[in-house]
Amino acid sequence: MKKKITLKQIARELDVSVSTVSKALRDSIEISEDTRQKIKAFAKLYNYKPNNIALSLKNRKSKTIGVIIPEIVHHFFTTVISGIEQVANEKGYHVIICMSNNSFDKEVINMELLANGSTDGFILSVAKETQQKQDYHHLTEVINQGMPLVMFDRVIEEIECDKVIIDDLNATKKAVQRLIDLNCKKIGLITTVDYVSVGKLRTDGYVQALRENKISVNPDIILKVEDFDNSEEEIQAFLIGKELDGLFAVNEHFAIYAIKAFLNQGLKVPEDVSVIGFTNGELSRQFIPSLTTVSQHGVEMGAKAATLLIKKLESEEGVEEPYETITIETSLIERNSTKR
Amino acid sequence: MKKKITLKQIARELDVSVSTVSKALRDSIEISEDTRQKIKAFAKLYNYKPNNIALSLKNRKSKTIGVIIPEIVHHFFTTVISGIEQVANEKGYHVIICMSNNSFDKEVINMELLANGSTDGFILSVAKETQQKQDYHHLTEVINQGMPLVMFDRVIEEIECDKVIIDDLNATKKAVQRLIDLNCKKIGLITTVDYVSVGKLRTDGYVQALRENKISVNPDIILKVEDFDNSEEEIQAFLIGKELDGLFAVNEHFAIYAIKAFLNQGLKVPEDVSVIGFTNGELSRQFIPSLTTVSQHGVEMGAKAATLLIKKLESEEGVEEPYETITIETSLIERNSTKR
DNA sequence: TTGTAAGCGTTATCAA
DNA sequence: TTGATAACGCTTACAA
Repeated sequence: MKKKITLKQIARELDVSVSTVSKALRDSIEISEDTRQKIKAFAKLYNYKPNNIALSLKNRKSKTIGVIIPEIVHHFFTTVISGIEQVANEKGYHVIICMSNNSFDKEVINMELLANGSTDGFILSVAKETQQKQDYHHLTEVINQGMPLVMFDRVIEEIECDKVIIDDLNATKKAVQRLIDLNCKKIGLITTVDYVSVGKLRTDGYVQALRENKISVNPDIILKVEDFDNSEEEIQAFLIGKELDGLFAVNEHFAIYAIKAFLNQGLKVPEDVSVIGFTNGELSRQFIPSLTTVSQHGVEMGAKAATLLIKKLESEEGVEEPYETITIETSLIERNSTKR
Repeated sequence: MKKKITLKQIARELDVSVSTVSKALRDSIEISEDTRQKIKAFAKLYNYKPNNIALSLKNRKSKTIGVIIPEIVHHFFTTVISGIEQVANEKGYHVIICMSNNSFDKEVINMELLANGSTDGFILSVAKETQQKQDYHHLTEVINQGMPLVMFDRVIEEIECDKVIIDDLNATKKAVQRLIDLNCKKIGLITTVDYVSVGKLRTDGYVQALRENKISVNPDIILKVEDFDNSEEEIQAFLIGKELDGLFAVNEHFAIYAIKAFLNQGLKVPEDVSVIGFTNGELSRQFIPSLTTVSQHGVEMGAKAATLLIKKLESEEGVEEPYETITIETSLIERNSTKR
């Protein structure tokens, strides 16, 4: 078991100074061809790799991006991460991922941990609990310290930073409009409680779509799910006797639960009732009937977020660039839960 | 924008030495109550947090576990990560996750990156490509440098390190036995190519189960999928005219694709053909019919892997503890793709 | 062409 | 009770 070798050890072995070794390995012209060769050969032999920690400390940057997401067990987030990774790796950055598990405390802890030198900037989608508590001190703190922060998907209006979002409101509006065009008369909504920013926006989109078509909004056919864990039963119970012919759900799980409930009631999807969901995950693709859904283009979102962050990281010190909010286009993927 | 404050700055402001500040903040009894109070108040005011990078360099450890997984877009891995996080956080470790995307090169790069100081040890499930190439130099190197490595799920026999696996062979055997007990006479298998270690083991389990029941193994009803991306079509084509009354698939996707193919052929599941899959993911739960499947208990696996790693990390220097291989119990979750 | 020394932020040892 | 110094591994300005 041979421990990692350091510059110092190489220097000692070859009887030169540490700086000579350092320079030689970085191909400095200061060093003679001879010594350079010798040192490089030796370093190669012993498989020398510079210590990242030391480099980070010296350069005061880690070339690392910290990503904090509410839950990894969610297809959308995994696609975003892919996008982040692609861009980051291309630009020589390293990505580390932490989960908040939708807990405020864990979000704070993770941020503080990473903020203390491990990371040059953050890409973050806030925890549900944080949106509920509306306590953003950890975010402002990080920003104040000069660490760039890019928020995506679940963003916080009041915080000034770069943001990558989708146009939740209009995406929903378009989806609901599609249901209306399909001749649905009684369109239900399954959404989340209002403090979840995207849930709220999607609810608004639903309402607007109806209004624009002079359809009155009936609160009886709107369900705001509080607790994801019991949502299946809740949705099942909610849908009894509602006689809907259309339904929009703010994520794919709610949509699938709804379809199941309809099927249980002996209804046919899409013949009797058309269903559109949100998030183009595995479930949407594989379920029978496959789910018509709003695709959020997670990879693109991640890529954009990483691009924004790296731009900030590499901008001249002091040159204050304005914050951007980028909206990613969504698309409606039509499958078999809606009529053609 | 106030940058992070350092010990040095506090020292300068309060006109004491850096070491006094350091000691005061760590509640050293060497420092008088008075100065200690003063320093602590000041530090609090300026929200001092020690720089992790500096600490890592000084202590030559990062209190960080590096996790490298083939693909995050896979429910099983996300559950493993949850397990790792739970144990790690409990013991004061930080988890950073990197993806190899099943690429050998990326696995190597990520490991080298993390190995250079960022991480004290690794938890890893090897990339498919690595298993294929059988090039393990990056793994042995890390081990030789004295960094503990725990492999899980897709492990490599030849590498000596702690391992956490499930008993793929017997889990499969039990599942296939269940099909046999259900009176299935012609049981097909959809598996991966043999270089994927778990695929091979599951294939072996299938073969053994048949043999033990004196059923001859018919290669015509065994499909070894090479390319995940086209697997749906491949499976569909394969299943034509096979007249199976039972099927075992080595993951939930293959199982679902198979069910779809059967349904397309006008067959009923489970009435005409019973299907059992592997991995208890969202798809298994939600699909209609819901899938009878082997649950791998990912959380438990992750927890165990983290426990093993931390044990190694915290064992006395030089005390060579033997490597362990821990087998996690699987369970067969019976749902609606098999008869009751 | 090579080496010395300072510094990144921290802690530990020893001296004052 | 406090402070100076060295060290972790590396880079770089400056000196030799």
